[in-house]
Amino acid sequence: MGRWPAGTQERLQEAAIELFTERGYERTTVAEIATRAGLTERTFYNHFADKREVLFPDQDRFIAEVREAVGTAPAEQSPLDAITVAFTARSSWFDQRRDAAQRRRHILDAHTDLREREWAKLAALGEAIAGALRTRGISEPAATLTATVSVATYQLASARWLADPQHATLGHHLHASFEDLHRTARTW
Amino acid sequence: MGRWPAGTQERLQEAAIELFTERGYERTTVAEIATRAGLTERTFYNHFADKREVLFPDQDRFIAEVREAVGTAPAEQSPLDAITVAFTARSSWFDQRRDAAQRRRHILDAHTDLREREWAKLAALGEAIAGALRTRGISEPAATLTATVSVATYQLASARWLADPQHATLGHHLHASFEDLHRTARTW
DNA sequence: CACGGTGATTACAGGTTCTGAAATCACCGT
DNA sequence: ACGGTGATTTCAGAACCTGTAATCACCGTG
Repeated sequence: MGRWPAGTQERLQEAAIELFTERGYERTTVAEIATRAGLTERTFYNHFADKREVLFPDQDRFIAEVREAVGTAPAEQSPLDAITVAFTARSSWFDQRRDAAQRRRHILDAHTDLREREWAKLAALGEAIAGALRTRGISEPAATLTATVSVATYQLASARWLADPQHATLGHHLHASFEDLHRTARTW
Repeated sequence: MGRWPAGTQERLQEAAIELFTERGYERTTVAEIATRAGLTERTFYNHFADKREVLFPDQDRFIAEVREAVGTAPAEQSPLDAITVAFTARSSWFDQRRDAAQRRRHILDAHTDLREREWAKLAALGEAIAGALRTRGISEPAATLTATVSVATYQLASARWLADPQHATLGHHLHASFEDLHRTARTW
């Protein structure tokens, strides 16, 4: 037990999501978020690099995990299979947070600023995967192309997962989307 | 002849590139850019939505042209070929501005903010191409996947073009990169 | 030629984001 | 008891960006 209540970052994140949902992203100031979390504006910036970052709390860890998983996948696995497995292995984490993901997506979709940040995170994910593929002996440009198309497929699966009225698992949609990729790539 | 000297946007762009090169992007204020162009800060914002946008002057036009070209390509052309042609047809415009592109790239590479904006523009390009493909009867998810992989290939070609000590044309690198894409896709 | 409309630019005020530096102060180990 | 630790706070300020109203040379029209 420290001097202050625990879970500062989480409280800031929850306060931010609440306020963004109530008033919208632009009509919410960082000071308001901090106050609702019982903190000051400056403390917000001690925990998040900028206002947008509060909506991308676990992205960097996710990217690092995927990089690790792809880099250490069995040698006999094809690059695309290794990536598919890496994503699928982390899909239940998302399944357990579907509602939060929905709310987050609605906020993101409404603001170009935020989608810009999302694209930056996805680009970082692609770069991480490309690096992992290179350690597996895949050379350029195959590494980058494979990584980029994998991220696009991941996005596709994610969109289908959130849009699915049947609430099928992300793993299911990942499988279906990578199948679609294989099918589509044959036409190229 | 209007009341004011012509080419306001161009002057702002040139002033911005100069100052970013001299002092760096972060150490240059919008007010300084405007002053060097003989204008005020407020006028800068009448021409550009924000500070970053001054480095992406022709992107929106380029995206619109590519969308148009892909949408009206001969029906017998494959999607990927139509896109390749659309890019190649605009490559000489870039060849004539290689030096400016080099300087711009150096500035972009040094700042995450700016690469974020670049990714946003590339995402918009991908979305435009996907839309054009859908008007050609390509259905999802093939349209989005094809568009995304095309943009990735375009980026690859662009990077090779700027890095090439031989100064081969962008068209040459586009051809080579799309060849690489075909080769790589066969392994998926 | 007078005159009012046009439209790019400017002046001004102000909110918000983000940063640096120094101070606070309950907790913790010694 | 006591000093170190480190998350938080306070404070000051630069820079970004926006809304609003004013300016005023140019231009077409009567």
